Amino acid sequence: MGHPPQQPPIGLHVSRTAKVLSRAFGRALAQAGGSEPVWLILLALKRNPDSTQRRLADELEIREATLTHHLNGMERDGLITRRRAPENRRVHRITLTDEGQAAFLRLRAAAAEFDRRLRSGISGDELAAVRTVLHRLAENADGAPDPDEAGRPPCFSEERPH
Amino acid sequence: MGHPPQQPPIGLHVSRTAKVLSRAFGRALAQAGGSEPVWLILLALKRNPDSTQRRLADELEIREATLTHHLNGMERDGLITRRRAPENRRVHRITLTDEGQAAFLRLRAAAAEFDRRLRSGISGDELAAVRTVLHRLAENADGAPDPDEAGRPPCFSEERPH
DNA sequence: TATTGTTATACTCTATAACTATA
DNA sequence: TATAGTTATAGAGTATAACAATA
Repeated sequence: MGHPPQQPPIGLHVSRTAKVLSRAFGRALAQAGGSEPVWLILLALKRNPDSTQRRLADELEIREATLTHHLNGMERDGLITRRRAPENRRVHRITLTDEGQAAFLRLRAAAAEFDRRLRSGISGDELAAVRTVLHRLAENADGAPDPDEAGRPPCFSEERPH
Repeated sequence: MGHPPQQPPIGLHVSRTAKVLSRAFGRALAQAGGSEPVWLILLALKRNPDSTQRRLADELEIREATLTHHLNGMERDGLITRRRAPENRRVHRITLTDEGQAAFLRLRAAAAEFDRRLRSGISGDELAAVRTVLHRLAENADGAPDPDEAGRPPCFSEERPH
């Protein structure tokens, strides 16, 4: 029959595409004076201003120390301030400065523009279908690693994808 | 103003998925004693044993210096040898050692197993559709900084093979 | 002079472990 | 003791610039 379907593995394809997208996105954000992690952190802060750093790190799927590292840079750049919360002085309340707010708006505009460009010529149905498959790929990658190393008893009650 | 309950931008979705896939793939390759760049380099070497490092780097979308960096590690680990080609002593001929060959086989098995797991529950049609969209996303990200039907000189005759 | 590849250096993102400070 | 966060350190991956060797 036709051609040998010898397509690259789907994981490699996603990964390669992501690399291209990530670089282009990084360039777009850099032109707006930011970077991908800074943008993601600003976004998370906006959506959940009273979260703790631990929860933010979980949300961003990075370690607390990694988040601290980025926050240090953002504080040095004058985008945020950190002070201890009065009611629980272990947690640090993070606040956007005026400059941080401006950066958020700039980066949001750059991200929106980038996304508009990205999806040009792609229908909503196609995008929705891709999202579905991406979800399943992520599930397949994460769950069910290997018989060994698993040792995970089948006892989940609240494993909501998405 | 805007209605916030939107889906995340498609670029972010691809990027986030890729992060999950990449980490899982990295773990799978690490269990087989490798890493993603090493696997990709081994694969490229197998497919094109007589290429130059410059072409390999282009193919892998990394810089020559980056490739040298990885090759140094692979040589240190006994996976490859490098010697100058007799007919053009500027180019280095890269050869897999026996150990490199064994590593290739191990990593190939791990990659195949990972991919099998990854695509479980996803139909061939779905995968094909995703590939198509991924291609277009990469094109949109790379080219056409502003696609407002701007100057697209009609000079391509073979834009989309399928 | 052009091409091939390496070295030196540094940056970004991430991680682990040990630590401080609160509770 | 447990929790929130930081510091110190390291490592992987990448990049740029200057360089050496060869043509």
